[in-house]
Order: sequence, then C-alpha cells, then structure tokens
Amino acid sequence: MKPLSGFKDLLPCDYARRRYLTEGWRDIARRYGFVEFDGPTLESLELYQKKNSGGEILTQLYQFTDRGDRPVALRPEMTPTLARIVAAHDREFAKPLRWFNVGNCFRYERQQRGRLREFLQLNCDLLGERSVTADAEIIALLIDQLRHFGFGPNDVTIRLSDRLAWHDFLEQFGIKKESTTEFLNIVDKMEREPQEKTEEKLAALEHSGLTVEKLREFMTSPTIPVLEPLLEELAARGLRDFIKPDLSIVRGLAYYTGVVFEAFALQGSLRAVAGGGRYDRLIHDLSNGAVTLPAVGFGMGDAVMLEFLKEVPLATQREEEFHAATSSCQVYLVIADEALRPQAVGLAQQLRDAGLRVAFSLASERVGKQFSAAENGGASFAVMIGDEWPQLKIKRLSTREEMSVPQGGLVEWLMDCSKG
RNA sequence: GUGGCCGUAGCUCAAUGGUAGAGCUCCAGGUUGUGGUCCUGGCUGUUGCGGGUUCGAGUCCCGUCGGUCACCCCA
Repeated sequence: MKPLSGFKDLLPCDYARRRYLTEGWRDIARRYGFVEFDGPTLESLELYQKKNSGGEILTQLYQFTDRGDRPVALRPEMTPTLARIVAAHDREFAKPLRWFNVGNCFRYERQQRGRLREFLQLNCDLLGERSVTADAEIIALLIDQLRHFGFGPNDVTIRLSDRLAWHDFLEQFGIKKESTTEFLNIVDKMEREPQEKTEEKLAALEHSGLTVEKLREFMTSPTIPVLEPLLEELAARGLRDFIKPDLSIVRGLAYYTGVVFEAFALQGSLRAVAGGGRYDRLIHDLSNGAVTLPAVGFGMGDAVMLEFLKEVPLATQREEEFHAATSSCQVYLVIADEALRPQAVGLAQQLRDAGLRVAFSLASERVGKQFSAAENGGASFAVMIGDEWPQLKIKRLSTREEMSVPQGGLVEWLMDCSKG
C-alpha cells in the first residue's frame, strides 16, 4: 500500500528536513514579534466560496459532504481561516496583530516536483495597519525568512507590484470595474503569450484607445510612483537588492487589493517559492461588514522550499550543519565488557539527565560493530566501558584521538566539550 | 484538467521478443577491545497492477495506478 498520489510518507530523514524548515520559519517569525496560531484543517465550503479566494483555487478544493450533509472542504490555504478567526475575535486583541501559522493545506491538482496535494505552508499576516510600513514589515520578514536559509539576492528575488497602479490605469482607459479580473488575467499571461493573442483578448474588452504598446510602455516605465514609499523603506533596511518592481505580477487570488508580490527562485527551475499581498477587504466581506481590518501577508510552501534548498550550495550547507548538530546521538557508549553493562546504563542515565543524546547497544555486540553504530548514529564521541574501569577511554570520532577520563568526571567532561 | 517521457532487488540502473543481472546498501566473516578505505561470503525480485498478441513478453499492444516534465497555475 502506497500513500495517495500527491501525499507523502515522511521517514525520519524527511521529517528532519521538515523540522529544519519549520524551526527556521518559527525562529524568524518570532524575531518580528509574530505569534503562532492555528485553526481547523476542515472548514465549511462556504468559507471559500464567498467570492474571496476566487479563481483556480476553487477548482482545486478537496470538498465533500460530511455525515451531517454539510458541504465542507480541506483548507487550500490559511488566509480565509485566519480572516474568519480574526473577524470573530476582533475586540479581544490590540492592533496591529502579527500572527503566523505553520499548517498543512490541501489542493487537488496534478503533482509535480515542489507541488503536492498536501503541503505545509508558513503564513505570516499583519492585520490592522493600513500604511505602507506594514507592507514593508511583511516583505522584510519574507526576505529575512529567505536569508535565514542561506538565499541571497542572486538566488531569489521579490517581484513587487501593486494592484492600485492598475486601477489607475484602468480608469485612464475607461475599462469597467467588472472587467478588472479579466484584464489582470490578460496582463498575467502577456509575457507567456504571443502578442497577437494579447491583442485579440484586449479587443474583446471594452476600453478607449488601449493598445498593447501602451500597455507595455506602462509596464516597463522606470518608476512606479505608488511603490516608491515602500521601496524607500526597504532600502532603509538594506533589503532593496532583493526587490524587483514588476507590474506583470497580479496574483491569482481575487482578494488582493493593493501591494502584491512573489518570491521567485532565480536558481534552478524558476518557481515562485512564496507569494502574498494586501487584502484590505477580505475580513470586511467575510464578516458581512461587521469587522473592517486591513491586512497584508504572505504564504511560503514547504514543497518548493525543500527543493530550493537543494539547489543553492550555501543553503544546502546550512541545512547540513543543522542536521549534524541535531543528530540522533551525541555520545555512544561502547560496552566492551558485558559485565559492566549495569555501570554503562547508569552512566547513560546520568548523561541523559544532563541533556545529552546518548545511545548504546542493547545486545552484546563486538566492539567493532558498536563503533560502527556510533558512527552511523552521528555521535561525536564514543565512550569505552571496559578493562580500564573505573577509567573510561573517550574517543573523538571525527579526529580518532583518544583520552582517558575517570567515570565520575564523564558528565562534566562531555558537557564542557558539547559547549565548545 | 490537457499532452510527452518513465516504472526491473531497499537505492541507482543493465538485459537485439528467448534461462532476470551489476554496483551500492544491508547481513555474516577477515581468530579473542576500535568506526568512515580494503578483502571474502550471503540475502533480496509475482520486472507497479490487470488484460491482450506470441511457441515464448521485463521487452510489443490496451487499460489502470504511480512518478516526472511541459501547459495550466502556484506554495
């Protein structure tokens, strides 16, 4: 029996990789004062159909009717759940809210490398602040997440856009509000489609005097006025190198109202590793107008990140250092004389009480095999318990150097070493 | 959801339609207390699954499941 397509069994080595990722996510989110929350994996279908998510994501829902005939869906993303929770508890928290979540999400789509049907996503959201400082804070957090894992401006870039720029543009050319989504879709596909196709689509739209040339001219203009304050603040943080203003980024989700951005991998097979934007109306709409709370946030998926980590040398190196530091065993007790097993387990207990990760052979085994097991488990030290008792021979496995320590001083000796 | 490629031992892969193999891993040894190299030996398969063609199918055909790439879109 295999797991379903798009779902994964996580063996210990897979889970170690996941832990590396999620511990990094949490660490950096907390540096920005973000607190972790969670919500249900299963939600009412209605939460996603209130014209909030919109587009593609609705066709990818894992949806079904539960035993009580309720239409339900596994969450495809965290934002609607967050919006629902925040709308319900609005009065309980001082603003702004800095909330994050690491949770599994589900989308029914064809699996590919970096894309699964169940995946883990980091979500960071800043709620209750309308100004550009919140946008900057969120984007800085996103960049610091990436920097933490060893990615630099040559590995990843934040493509930044703003839907407000497009709203002005639409007005200028007399394109109706109802056609906004359709128009942004054309923009989204422009760089992937031949010009004739774009012209054709544009012609089908009601407008006054808009041409592909004018559209292109607008998109390639050297400065985008609405983005300037945000760019300035990011520059003040020293993060400007990561940013590439790009009006072709419009994002698929319907609820975005202002700034939108995507973190794009420059190395390897170009992919979006994270994405987000401002959604000032979602909470208002979801609560039927009861709560109005501007918000900005982003999501970052584990499947893409774990692939990306393998493609950038510095990122790979950092991950390996993590795994070395968190190996399942630091100290391996080699029981050379089976008669001393009681003393050995006593030592193991002392070492474990002191917080060290300790392993030893459970069966009588040749010394060579025990050293092999020590090596295998990633131990830094092997401690020989044998003829020398009550002296112990300690061997540093990386250098093969050996030293002698009395059994009473072992804990202290190892604690000193593990500090250094 | 659409199209292409792939599926053989735990892993990576061989095998002009004619007896299913190699390397790595793993296990056991290389005389009684030392691991990452070395030497010897050993285990492992309903060739993803189900049909069909054929004297004979891992190989050809159909279906199905899984993987992968592109499209779509995105985490």
